[in-house]
Amino acid sequence: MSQIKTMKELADLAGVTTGTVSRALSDSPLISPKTRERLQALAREHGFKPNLLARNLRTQRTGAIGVLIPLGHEKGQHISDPFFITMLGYLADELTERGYDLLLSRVIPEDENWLDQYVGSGKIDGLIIIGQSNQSETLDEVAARYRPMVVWGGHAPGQAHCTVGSDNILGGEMAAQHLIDRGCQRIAFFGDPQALEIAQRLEGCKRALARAGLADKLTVLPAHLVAEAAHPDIAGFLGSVSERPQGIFAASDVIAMSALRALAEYGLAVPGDVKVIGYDGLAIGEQTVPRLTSISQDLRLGATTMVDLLLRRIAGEEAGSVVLDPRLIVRMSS
Amino acid sequence: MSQIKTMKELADLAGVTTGTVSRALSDSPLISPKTRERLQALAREHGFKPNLLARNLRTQRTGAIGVLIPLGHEKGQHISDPFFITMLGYLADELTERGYDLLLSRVIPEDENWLDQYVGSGKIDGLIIIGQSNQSETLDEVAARYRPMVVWGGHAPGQAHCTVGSDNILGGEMAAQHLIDRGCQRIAFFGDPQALEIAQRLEGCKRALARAGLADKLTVLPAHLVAEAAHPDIAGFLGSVSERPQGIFAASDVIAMSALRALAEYGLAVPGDVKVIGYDGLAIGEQTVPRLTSISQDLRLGATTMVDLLLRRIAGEEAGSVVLDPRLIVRMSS
DNA sequence: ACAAAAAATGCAATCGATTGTAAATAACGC
DNA sequence: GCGTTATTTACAATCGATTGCATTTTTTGT
Repeated sequence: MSQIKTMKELADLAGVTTGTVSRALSDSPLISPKTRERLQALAREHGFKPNLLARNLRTQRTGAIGVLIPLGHEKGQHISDPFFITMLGYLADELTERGYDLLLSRVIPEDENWLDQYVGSGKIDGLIIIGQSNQSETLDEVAARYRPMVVWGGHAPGQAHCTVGSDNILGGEMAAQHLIDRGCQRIAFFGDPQALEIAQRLEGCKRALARAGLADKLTVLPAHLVAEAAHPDIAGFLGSVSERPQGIFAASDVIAMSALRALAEYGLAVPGDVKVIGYDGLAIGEQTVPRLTSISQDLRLGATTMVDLLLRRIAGEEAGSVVLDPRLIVRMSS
Repeated sequence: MSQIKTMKELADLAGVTTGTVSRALSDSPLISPKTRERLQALAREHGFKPNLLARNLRTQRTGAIGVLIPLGHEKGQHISDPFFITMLGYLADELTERGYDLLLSRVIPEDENWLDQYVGSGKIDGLIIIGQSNQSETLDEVAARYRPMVVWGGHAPGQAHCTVGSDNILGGEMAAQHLIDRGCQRIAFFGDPQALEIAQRLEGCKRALARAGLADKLTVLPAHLVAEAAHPDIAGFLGSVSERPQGIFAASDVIAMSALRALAEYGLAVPGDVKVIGYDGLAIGEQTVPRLTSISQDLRLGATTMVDLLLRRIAGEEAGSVVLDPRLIVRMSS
């Protein structure tokens, strides 16, 4: 049984033309049931799979979605960051379910047009970008001429690119309120507000504190996003601070995990001495000791929404940004 | 400045043919430096990017490597599993550095030829498969006719497909020996030996115990690989066992994390009451409380090696399986 | 200044499919 | 049995680039 590689070979074998084969395999009504059966059986028998490149070239759609992770402002951040990979997993699930492949690239936005390498390369039908990093202007610029693009991240007024993300202000407010409800007065915020999303979480935090009359009890530590880098930040903070915070609001679960570890090293009990709340609601929060209270972003819904919007945009429809509801997940650390 | 989409348009604009443009853009020596400069400048000015699909169709190489995660025997396992995503991150790093894209698909091997969908689709130059799951025969069968394929997993005699993985028997031996060195006598092994890799780790574990005359002190709990499923397994075990083990050898770090959590819930101190060692050496082991001792597989090297072998196979060279050395990482849990 | 060699460019086939249209075959009524 | 519709199938253009070969242009030697 020779390996049939091209449609031409199959066509010759069956004594028809490639056109007939093509239609037969795609269940076209223009082909008689008899020959359709025959050709499909023949194709199966010889293990023939049409070349997708050629098909895509002809049909002008690739069936693949590009997923980019720009590693801009935070050096050392890996694709293997728990947040990225969680999101990536959901996106992969969602896209493969809808028949799309996922073309993954990690980019370090060095030269101006790092995005143009993907846009209009013909390899992808659309682009999902996880995190704005510090590239908001570039994204806005590209969004003006390339429609099928959706970005995970914060939504700000006047922003040109389509985003999906949670309501970070509300989420920040909920986190801080939860700590207040648990009796915390002195609260520390761990996270670098350079990033839009984190700035919004801090903003919400401040609002809750102000409402409770605790505005002056807040300390902000601009900790790194990467676990390895965050730990020394936090350990240094805990070692040097005069009045220990009663509650810690970490701007991400990864930072929160570093905080848990640092607290354990200082012999501080969680939630006894210090209460900790994270942000993201990642699955690893279930595996920490103690299990981590967090503001969940429902990344699965986020991924679904991004894919939805993207496909709508690919289809030519208009589709604007979506802001998702954050949700408080109370576990054992608060 | 109209958007130039095809080489033809550029060629017309410049008053040459597409052939000339093609050569000019690919720095062919057949083109005069003058026109090369001119055409390249023109291309840059109009933001022209050649359609990669067409190029790939012609050159018969795609510049993309498929990465498959077969989710066979373990239902509910996600791409977001820490092991997968760690490996995926390294692979992405390695492949993008070598100029390849990464086409990710999660597959549930249902029908016989789940692999054929990718093999010879023309979309990828090669295939990396993370984990054999329970599909060893299928992999062997495909390996016989499709060369550019490398699998992460265990290597067994007579195996037809090319694998990269650590020496699981040795690793298992090291883990058990470490527990013995730490004074453990009653040892529990958490992991389901249905999977080849895990069976090998158990085998090594048994050897070490036999050498120490502790062969009868081993308990095997076939815990699930997925964290959520592993936890009840382990909690049930700890609750029901008559003589508590002094050492736990978890067949993966994910299982080990579930064990740490279950132990904490039972009020057992680690490493005071029970010592725990994992397998994989994942980064999250740094973030557990206490930090997790583990057998490291050096997944970065594994990814590099897989990519190496794969590219050699794509180039038509022969390249056999590679077995990597496991390494003991002593942290705080043992 | 002219023939021969060298360099640069144009021409056209090719990769492997899809699809509109033309041609061939089958079915049908009277 | 013959003309007329319906069905099927074949033909050929097309997607956008690459590349061997033919052709034109330039350079070189004498």
